[in-house]
Amino acid sequence: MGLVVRADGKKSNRRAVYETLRRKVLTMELPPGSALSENELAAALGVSRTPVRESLILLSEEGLVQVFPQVGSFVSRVDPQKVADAQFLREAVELASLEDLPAELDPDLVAELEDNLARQRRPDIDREEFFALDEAFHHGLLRLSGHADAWTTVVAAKGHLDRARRLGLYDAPSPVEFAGQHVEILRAVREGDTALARQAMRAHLRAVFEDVERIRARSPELFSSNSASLPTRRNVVVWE
Amino acid sequence: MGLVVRADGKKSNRRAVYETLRRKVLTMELPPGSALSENELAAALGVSRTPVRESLILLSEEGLVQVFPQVGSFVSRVDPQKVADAQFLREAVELASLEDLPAELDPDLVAELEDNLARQRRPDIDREEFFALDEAFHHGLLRLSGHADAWTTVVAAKGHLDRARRLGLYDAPSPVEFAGQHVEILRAVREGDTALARQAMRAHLRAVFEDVERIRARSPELFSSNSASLPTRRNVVVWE
DNA sequence: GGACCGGTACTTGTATACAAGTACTCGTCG
DNA sequence: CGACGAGTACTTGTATACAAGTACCGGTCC
Repeated sequence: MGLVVRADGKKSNRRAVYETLRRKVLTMELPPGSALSENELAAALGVSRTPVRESLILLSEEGLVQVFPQVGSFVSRVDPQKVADAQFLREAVELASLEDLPAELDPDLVAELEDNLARQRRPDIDREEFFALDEAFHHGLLRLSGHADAWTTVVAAKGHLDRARRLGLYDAPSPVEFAGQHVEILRAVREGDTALARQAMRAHLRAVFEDVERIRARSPELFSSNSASLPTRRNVVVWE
Repeated sequence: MGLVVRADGKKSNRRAVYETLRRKVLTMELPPGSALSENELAAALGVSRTPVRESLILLSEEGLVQVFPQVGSFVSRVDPQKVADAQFLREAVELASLEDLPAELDPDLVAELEDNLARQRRPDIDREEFFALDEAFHHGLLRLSGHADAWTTVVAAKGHLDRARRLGLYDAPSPVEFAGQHVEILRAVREGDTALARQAMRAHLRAVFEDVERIRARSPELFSSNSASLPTRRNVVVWE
């Protein structure tokens, strides 16, 4: 009987390609509208079409990529409707989790969150680093209430939101404001004040969302218009 | 400029295979633990491995299928943890949506929901039909508050919950009880009593969840135990 | 100059071939 | 009879070949 758990250290090729592409899309290294040729990507990444294609299918399920049969695959524009959906879902999940906080918080997790916040407030914080810490903070709050796995769903749904947020951070009032909100949330959580925690969390998430609207007014070309917006093949890469 | 929207009537081969497999898993036609050979499925469905394989990848992302490299693919057992996660997510989303109901409800949608409930209460209701109506009812409530698209995420996450629910319905106190709860929810929604609607919805979803626990006590073999539970290849199909 | 029209080069969708690895089977040995 | 071990038949992962279809490009005709 082979009960080999097989926590393979080596990821499959597909996994590696998927993670690479997803990262490049979320960081805007592959901006909205970019053409993604399976052949080109395969050649560039040194693999065959198969893992590339399977990764694109997964990304299209997440809504980060659009695949048009016999035409091409493209990085999705930021769809305001999907951004709003992600915002709603995230708010619903994170607020609900605050109501399931245990009476006794896990001290290790609390310490980890405090440490996280301390690093967020460093004056010379790098924006990418702040983004990673922000992710870890919200994930940690979910773990605190025993709903760590719900984070996976939130992450999958909020790809569009992340891209917009990442843009917003670049000219935001600076991450300091958000870090302050994080501190406020954690304080309420530690004091067991669920109502206050919910209020602070809601205000925080809404502030993030308003950031998105602001950036949309400034860079409308990254957002999808009303139409289906079928991009032309290699004409005008829309960027750079 | 080709603005062809292309709402292709003919689905791709992969889409068809995916939908077929997902339906068979959710209806227990392919019970938990079943071996899913890419070659066998391809031959049975009259296609090549490619669309089958791509479908299995998508199903594994949903958690409905487990793929073990070089070993085999199997229908996932119902994981109580994932069932609980889906329950939490569903509750969070559906309760949150109740708070976003507009002052003036869409009369067409309300009529549709009332009609749905009327059919749910038919005495000779078939269980499969009730299940479909139940899905449509909850989806309709989300549409009422403008969060129709969140349903997609809920659906994707609650596959495990659905399988357990489908089992539960077979010896439930009868769908009549659930139908009554639906009536109660809709009445509160129509009266604009958000608090009451939330309370009724929560009670309803919790009742569904308890159903799952009950069925688990009766058919533990369909649920995953603590271990990784690597199923043997074709020994003991575990069913039939 | 402008519209049409066919060739061509690209795209994704599907089928197939090969590679790497696992588990069962059955003979062999002690 | 039991344990071991090589062979074999299967699995998924990857690479490649072919099919069907779209868009661009350039010549031609009006």
